[in-house]
Parts: sequence; structure tokens; C-alpha cells
Amino acid sequence: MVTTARERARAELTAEITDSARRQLAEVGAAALSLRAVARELGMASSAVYRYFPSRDDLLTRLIIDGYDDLGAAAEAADAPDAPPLERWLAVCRGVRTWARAHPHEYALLFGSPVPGYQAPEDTVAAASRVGVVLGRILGDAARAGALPPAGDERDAALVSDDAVAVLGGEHPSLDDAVRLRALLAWSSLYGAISFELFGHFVGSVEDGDRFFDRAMTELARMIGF
Amino acid sequence: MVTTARERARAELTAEITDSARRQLAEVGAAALSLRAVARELGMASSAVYRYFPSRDDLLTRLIIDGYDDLGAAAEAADAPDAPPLERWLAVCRGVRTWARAHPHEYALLFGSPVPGYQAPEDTVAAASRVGVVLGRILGDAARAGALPPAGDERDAALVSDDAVAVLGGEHPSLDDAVRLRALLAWSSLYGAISFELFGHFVGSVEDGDRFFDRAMTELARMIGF
DNA sequence: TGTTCGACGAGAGCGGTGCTCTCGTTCGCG
DNA sequence: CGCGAACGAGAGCACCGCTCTCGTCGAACA
Repeated sequence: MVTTARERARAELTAEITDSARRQLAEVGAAALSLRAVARELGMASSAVYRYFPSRDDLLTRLIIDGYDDLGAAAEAADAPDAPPLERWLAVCRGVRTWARAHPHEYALLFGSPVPGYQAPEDTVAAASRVGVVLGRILGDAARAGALPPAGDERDAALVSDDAVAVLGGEHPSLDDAVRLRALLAWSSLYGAISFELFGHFVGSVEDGDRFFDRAMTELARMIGF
Repeated sequence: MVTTARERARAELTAEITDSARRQLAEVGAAALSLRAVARELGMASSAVYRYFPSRDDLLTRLIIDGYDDLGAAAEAADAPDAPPLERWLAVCRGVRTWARAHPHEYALLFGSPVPGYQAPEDTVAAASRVGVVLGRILGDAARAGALPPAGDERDAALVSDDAVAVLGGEHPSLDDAVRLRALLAWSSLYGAISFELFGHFVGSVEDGDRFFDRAMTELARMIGF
């Protein structure tokens, strides 16, 4: 299987298109991202871009996947697997927030209003789950290390799905669905806090965003049981 | 001060425009809301709409304010001032969630990605604070009723602003900034949970959204101290 | 009461968008 | 070598936000 010159050119041009699009996304946001502007920046006709992305939404989907991946990598890099659970949780939360503040438009694309034409979650769900996996690993490690108060083995199938159970530490005696529910809640709360800060809903209420975030995430960790 | 026929016509037409816009917002979302389509529905030239709203963003701002107002009214209606704090908190949370699920596009407009041209918060902040006021009232009432564990009188000016303190129960001995921080966190967590549900981030993790939400909000209430 | 000035609605138009179609070219596989 | 598929460019369609002009009509003012 040799890669022909045409295939290589196609891969390169595809990368150039996504690079240009990512740059424009960072500058003007997803709503103002224009496929024609991408083509203009690359010096090609707008119709030529459609050879590589069948629609603007597909290009956005590509950026969404890349964004989830980048955020997931940031979360993984922030984790310190040898530290106690609270420190790990805090580090990952800080990592997610730092990434969000550094890439506000990407963050808004990932966690803000969904694009009008619903993106197909099939492609994105794998990349999107990376941060969840990191949090699940912290939860599982904490349970195995006995750092979590033992809980009843309540299994409430209607609450947390089997997939989520697998990610959130698996079947460990220290983990029942109440703990996993708190973990899921903390997960969404992390994004609630970041979104409120980024989208301006905390303006006038919170003075020092850094310290508020740290104390809030500590509060969530206490809720989980760390 | 008499209202001339012209003024009355202007007020009526303004209302018709916002009504049509609200309808389109509910149907196709903010991103696809078109000023020309509004004009078309009203049988007028698109340029005529600009006599009433100087730009599309101003029309959207109007819808944002109305949305905050409607949501605030729903939260106030859901509150049961005579019930114990936990029940009140739960009722308001359920009310907000119910409103969000009934008006997903409006919710996304309010709490999703901000519109490209930042809306001026001056006009919206008053309407936006209604839900916060409801939650603050619950917190204050709980403190006055002694339903909150007494706390140190720590005043951490860098964390929670004076305005937020005033809304969140004022200066009561049962309320220190740690409590208020938890309340602000719970507030953002409420929207984090609703956003995750509405925007699909819980797909594959949460089975029964209703029960998950109730138990999650109960968990948050416990965190606040209710 | 008559006049004037501002509000109004309509239409044309500008530059932009996503997307489609056609047409000539060029590359790669059989 | 030849053929078909991939490719790039251009024109074009329908739509968008927004601006400008122009004729009309109402309301306040002299």
C-alpha cells in the first residue's frame, strides 16, 4: 500500500484546511467561521474546499473532534497519577479550566449551544469521553486505594448507564451508583462553573475567579468523597 | 400625555416583530433566526424592520431579555415560600429544568455560547438575576429560620462580591462566604446539569434523566447545607 | 388651518454566505 | 496507452444583514 502523490496532496490539503479553519475558529468563533474565508486564505476556489469537506458542518465536526481530543490531552497531562485523589481531581479541573480559558471559542463550540444541524455523536463520542475517562480513573484509583468511604452495593440501573459505570471505576465495593451519580454531577458542575465564568454569568458575583474555582472544585471533591 | 395612533401602531408592530422572532427562535434556533424571514412572515419589506430594531443583534437582545424574564417568572412560580428549604430548592430546580426542556432554543440562547457580538449586559443583567434572587431568597429564609448550620463570620471579599452577598441572604450569622460560595457553585451546577442534559453530553451515561436530576439537585442541596 | 419635518414602508442594491453545477485538466490504475 | 475518477476554477442560485433612496403620510407647530 503505497501512498500516491495525489493521496499525500489530499492529506496535506485537508490538514491545511483544518488548520486554517482552526485558526479562524480561534479568532472569530464558530458562528463567523466561513468556508469561503478558509478557501480565500488558502488561495483556492470555495468550491474546491467541498472536495474535502462535503459541508460546513462537516468541517465544524472535524474541529469539534479535534477540540475534544486537545482538551482530553490537556486533562490527561494535568493528571498526576501518584498524587492523592483530591490533588488529582483539582489538577484535572484546573487543567480543563486553563484549556477553556486559552481556547474560549473551541470551548464554546464543544460545550455551548449545539450547532443547528445536530452533529452526529458517533464520531465525537470517543474523543469527547477522554476527560471523562481521566475523571473515572481518579475515581477508580481512589476506590482501590481505599480513599473512598465504603458504600452499599446499590445498583440503580435506571440512573447511571452500564457504560458510565465501566468508565467510572467499574464494579468496586467502594463505588455504588450514589457515588457515581455524584461523580457525574461533579463532572457537569465543573463545566457549569467554567461555562458561567467564560460566558459572563459570574460577572458581578465572583471577584477572584481563580480562588473561587479552586474552592468550588474542592467543594465538589468533598461531595464526591475525596 | 396621549398616545398617538402612530405610537400605538409602532408598539403593536414592535410586539408583532418580537412575537414572530420568538416563534422562529423556538422553531429553528437563534443561529438560523433571520430578520428577513420575520419581515416575510409579517408581510413587510425587510428594510422596514430596521425602523424598529437597528440590527439583528438588538432583536436577539430583546429575545434574551424576554427569555430571562420568562425563566425568572417560572422559577418564582415554582418556589413555595412556606416549604422547607430543601423542598423549595428542589422545586425551583425542577422549575428551571422544566422551562429549559420546554424552551430549548431559548435556553441555549441564554446559557449556551454567547452571540458573536457580545450582548450588552446592562439591559440583560436585571432580567437575568431573577432566578438568582429566588435562590438567594431561599438561602436567606433558611438562614433566618435557623435551618442552616451556623458558620464563622468569615468575609472573604475577594471571593464573592458585595452584590452577590446582598442577593444571597444578606449579612446573616448563619451565612459566611463559604456558604455563599457553595450556593453560587450550586447555582452554576444546576445549569451545568441542565446544559449537559439538553446539549446531549449525558447521552450514554444517564438513563433516567428525571430521577438523575432530582437526586443530583438533592446532592447539591446537601452541599449547601439544606 | 396650512405647512413643514420626521417617521414610515418599499424597493434596489452591496457584499457576504453555503452550496451546486459544469467544464477543462491531470493523475493513477488497468 | 487509454480511460475514468479526482481535482480546481468559475459561474450561478438563493439567502443573509444592512444601507440608501424615494415617495407617502401623520403630527406637531406657526
